Amino acid sequence: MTIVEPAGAARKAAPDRVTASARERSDRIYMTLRDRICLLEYPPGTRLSEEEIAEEFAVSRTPVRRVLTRLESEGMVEIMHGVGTIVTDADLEQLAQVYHLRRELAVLAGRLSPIPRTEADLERVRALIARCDEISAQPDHAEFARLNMAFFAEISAMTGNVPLREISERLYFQTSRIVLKLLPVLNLAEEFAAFRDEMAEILAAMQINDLESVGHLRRAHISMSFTRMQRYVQTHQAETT
Amino acid sequence: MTIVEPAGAARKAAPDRVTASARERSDRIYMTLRDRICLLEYPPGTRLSEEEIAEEFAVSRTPVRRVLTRLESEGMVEIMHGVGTIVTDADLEQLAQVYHLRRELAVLAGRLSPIPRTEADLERVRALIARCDEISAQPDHAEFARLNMAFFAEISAMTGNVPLREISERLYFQTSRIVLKLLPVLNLAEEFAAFRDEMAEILAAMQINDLESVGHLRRAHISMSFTRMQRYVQTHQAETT
DNA sequence: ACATGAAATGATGTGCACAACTATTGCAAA
DNA sequence: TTTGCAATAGTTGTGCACATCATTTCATGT
Repeated sequence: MTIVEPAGAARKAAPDRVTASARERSDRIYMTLRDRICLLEYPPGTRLSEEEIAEEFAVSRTPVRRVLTRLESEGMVEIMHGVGTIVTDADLEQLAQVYHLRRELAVLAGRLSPIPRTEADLERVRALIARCDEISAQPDHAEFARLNMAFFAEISAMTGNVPLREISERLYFQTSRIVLKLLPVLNLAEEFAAFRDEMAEILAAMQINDLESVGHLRRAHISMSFTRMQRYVQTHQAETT
Repeated sequence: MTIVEPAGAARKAAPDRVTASARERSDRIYMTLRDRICLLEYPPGTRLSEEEIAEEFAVSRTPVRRVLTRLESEGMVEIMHGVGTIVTDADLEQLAQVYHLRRELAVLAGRLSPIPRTEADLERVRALIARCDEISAQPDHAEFARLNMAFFAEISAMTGNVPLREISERLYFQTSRIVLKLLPVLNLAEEFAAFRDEMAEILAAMQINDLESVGHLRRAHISMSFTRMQRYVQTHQAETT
């Protein structure tokens, strides 16, 4: 346990080789699994086999275990000795807590040193709205999930406060799949319309660089989204009872 | 990748055996190292040797690596291949971002379903204030750190919103050691006095169960703490220039 | 037929040997 | 003396065999 001098900015910055480093491989496996969980390719309750994943990525169980441990610390899976690694689910109570928090964090993101939008940023959001209009004729779960995630990435890029951005992303990745799973086919069109409106409203605020208003608009839409979800769950529970 | 039925509440709840399970051992090593980092026993820049830690806890490098990976994902250390695992430091800019965020999260904690205090809770806080008065005659870095952490635990226990509590704890553990390191001996007495005032004021709000006011008091004190820190850093930089 | 428990099965956890990587050190050449 | 480079020491990363744990299965006694 010796003290070392701070390395400073003398970091080597030449990752242009072909063979990926250990960290890059690990990050890649991590993001791949995370996206699969978020996009419901691995729905809640799925058991992830360390050996299968190791085989798919052509590595041994050791680096896979590192990734799964990371996913567990972020609440995406639960590792149980002798049982398996299970994609976690969430009940309405947990979901409510995360939503109440995300609601307020959206406002904070608009207040704590937000990053002004460039024309290129706005153009990407317009493209997302256009894409939403294209596919609204034949709604699709997976495509909705992808669009939603892409729009979230645009919003996230506005958050100048680094720890706040990381926290918001964590909470989003943790709950987006639960919402997706709860969306019945009946309400998908309604959700598409609501999502389209949200993007249009927020784009209007972004165009005049009123980033605090972006936060409040987001707060409103997160709130309404959860209200609709509660309504569905209660209806669904009434049916099964 | 098969779907398994949710296990429900059929979890076995008999951890009264002598031999600690794998998870318990892992958590114990984690908390031990985390506290050492927070209390400056491992100051920023310290290189943690996997082998030494493995030897100390009588395990192999494998479970130690799991703990270090977790500490890295929480921003406490940085693992570098072929170099070592280094306790991270933070500059004033990073610290400012975390403080601005913690300031607002303190207010949120008072608004999002806070947990009312019992007489036993209040008594523990009174004991902390008494202990603070006892040792204020001969201020000590380590004791200040311990008291501060104990008080934070009391505040944290008031946060009913689980994800918010976990986030707040993360941010606290991530930055408390930086603050501690920046505290020069000259200002220690001043910090002791300010900390004592903060606890007394918050206790008053707790006694009448005005938890929203607790949040605002915390916000004010976090803000003032950072302002004093900035003042010190600027003075110190002026000296060395 | 049913309850019971021991064995088998398949999952994650651990230990160890070795590979990959970085920083240092020493030596040789300009 | 300085510069470049190669050998070296010491660290984290990986692969594999085995230990540990939880579940399932099936045989056995009541």
